[in-house]
Amino acid sequence: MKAHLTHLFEQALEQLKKDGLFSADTDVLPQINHTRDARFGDFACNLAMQLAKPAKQNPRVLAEKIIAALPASEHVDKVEIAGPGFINIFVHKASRFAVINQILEQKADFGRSQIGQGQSVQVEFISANPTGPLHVGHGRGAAYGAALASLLRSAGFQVSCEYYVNDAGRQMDILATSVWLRYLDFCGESFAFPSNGYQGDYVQDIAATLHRENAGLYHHAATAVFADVPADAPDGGDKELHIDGLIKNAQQLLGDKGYRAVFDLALNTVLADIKRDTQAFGVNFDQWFSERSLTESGIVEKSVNTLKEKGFTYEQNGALWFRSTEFGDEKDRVLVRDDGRTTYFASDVAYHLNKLERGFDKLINIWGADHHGYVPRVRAAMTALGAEADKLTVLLVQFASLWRGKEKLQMSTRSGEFVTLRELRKEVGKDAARFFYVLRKSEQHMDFDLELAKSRSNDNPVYYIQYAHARVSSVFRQLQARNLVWLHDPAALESLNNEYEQALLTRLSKYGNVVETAAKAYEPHQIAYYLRELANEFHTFYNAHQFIVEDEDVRNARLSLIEAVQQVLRNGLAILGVSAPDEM
RNA sequence: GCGCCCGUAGCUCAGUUGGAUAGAGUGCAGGCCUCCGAAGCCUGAGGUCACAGGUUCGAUUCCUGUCGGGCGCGCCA
Repeated sequence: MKAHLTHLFEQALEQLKKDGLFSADTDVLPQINHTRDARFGDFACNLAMQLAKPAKQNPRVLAEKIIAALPASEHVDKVEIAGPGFINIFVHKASRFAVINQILEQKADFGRSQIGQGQSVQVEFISANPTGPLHVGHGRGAAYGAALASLLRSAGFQVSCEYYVNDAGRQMDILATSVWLRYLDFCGESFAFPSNGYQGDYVQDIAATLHRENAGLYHHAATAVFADVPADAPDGGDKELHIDGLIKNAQQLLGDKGYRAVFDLALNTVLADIKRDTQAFGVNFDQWFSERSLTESGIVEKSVNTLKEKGFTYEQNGALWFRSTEFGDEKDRVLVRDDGRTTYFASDVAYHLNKLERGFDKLINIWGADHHGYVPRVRAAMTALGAEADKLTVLLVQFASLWRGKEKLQMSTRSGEFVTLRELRKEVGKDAARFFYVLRKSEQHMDFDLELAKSRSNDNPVYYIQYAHARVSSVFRQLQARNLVWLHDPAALESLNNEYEQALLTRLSKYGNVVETAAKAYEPHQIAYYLRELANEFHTFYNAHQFIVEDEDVRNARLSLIEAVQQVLRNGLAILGVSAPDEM
């Protein structure tokens, strides 16, 4: 409908240009918008106001000329000039009902759009280090990424979801060493656990498994383990040097094979847990991409060499640097450390190159806001390597600060002080958690109060929307109990006249547009707000009128309407990853 | 110090490439079940859109500055 109206105004505009009202190169395009108040009709066009200046005429006078030039249309009932020069369009009654037929025919496909034109998009999100279970801080990225992916699918993109597994690097070494030390505990060794080690219970669990399956295989005396290790922080030493010393000793005492066995057990256990967790959260990945595989296949080395050959690197203090400042970054970055190991950044350069080689038209990375300084250097490297950096979009998700009532909680995987995503899910449920996370726009800071989410979960807006869905199902159960049947009769829709029915028709007709604007802006929260409004209008209608009435035409028409409402609620909730129950 | 994000009702937040009288939830005050589910509906009070300039027919929206909050500025990941 919107496209149809836009076309009408384009024709009117062409006509006025021919009439010489203003020059032919005026590059104003007609904009048709849904009105927010029924008094202003169904759609409004502000063309007259936009043209007022180039045409040097009063917008209201101009509006009359535009209307005069407007071709006739079977869908348009009347047009009016209002306010400073808005042209309000009232759609013909029969055209307003058409949306119900569309919804009932297209069902789950209603609202799908083709703006994506089948382009392939990769969405990479969460990608938390596999050094511990996912916590509530990761939940926001998880819910946002998953909702964005299905939103883009609805908009006609081919979407692939990926989790980048940081299974190489120092953090993983710290985890492996932490597990091994707990294992030595089980072997009867006694020592102070490093302050910088991973302290969570899950580390103990992995160590217990290691001990159960390999009783004494990795046992070494504490004196050997702590030999030549610098003092820990509480004893006046440095916690980083302390843990690095322990890692080094672990690698030497266990040997390559033994160390790798401990390392892999820790990695695989944590990763398996993360996979179970995301799945239970309704978040599914097409690909789990290993950072280690990049190093092992030599792709990282290749990327670094390419940068070197192209002359974008230099050596300083024994390290190899990338001249990212030449590409807009604020300082140059290290690719290879003075000890010969490549940096995380080097892996990431290779990773993004690899993504493009896999043929995606568009790459979307969802990162925590703390990584924003990282964006320019990745783009810099892609540009330097001749890759199309503009295919990459980085969406930053602001932190959710976690509160328990008035107390702000710290979220540190290292200290073991965190609330896991699993705990949250068990407390408030998957649906409420998914909805709550995605209700805020991603770049907005967010306070997540556990007390509120847990103790008053019934007040969560998700139930309000699900309740509307369940109520429709309930009406149809009631219909059956009274031995009546619903027949969708397009002709009967004529009887939908009252303000409640008209409001719902208007709302339903906006759905496709909401999906498109939400997808273009990467803002799934727009769907959530739309659904709340739709549910609100449905509840209001429900309280004001009976659906199962004597008059057969009215009954069938109202049932067709609420069936359509339920379908749209279901489609929208599906995008957000929230279930649509038939009873609650 | 520099960079990014944010500042809208008591609280938590929407506000569609700038548009008509700035909206929800929650909290507060009151009303609605003999009637398809009251996890619902209706009414009311509640605002200097942080502040000051600028751009224009028109600014919560765009630009500049000030104030306030968050984050980043590693040979960590």
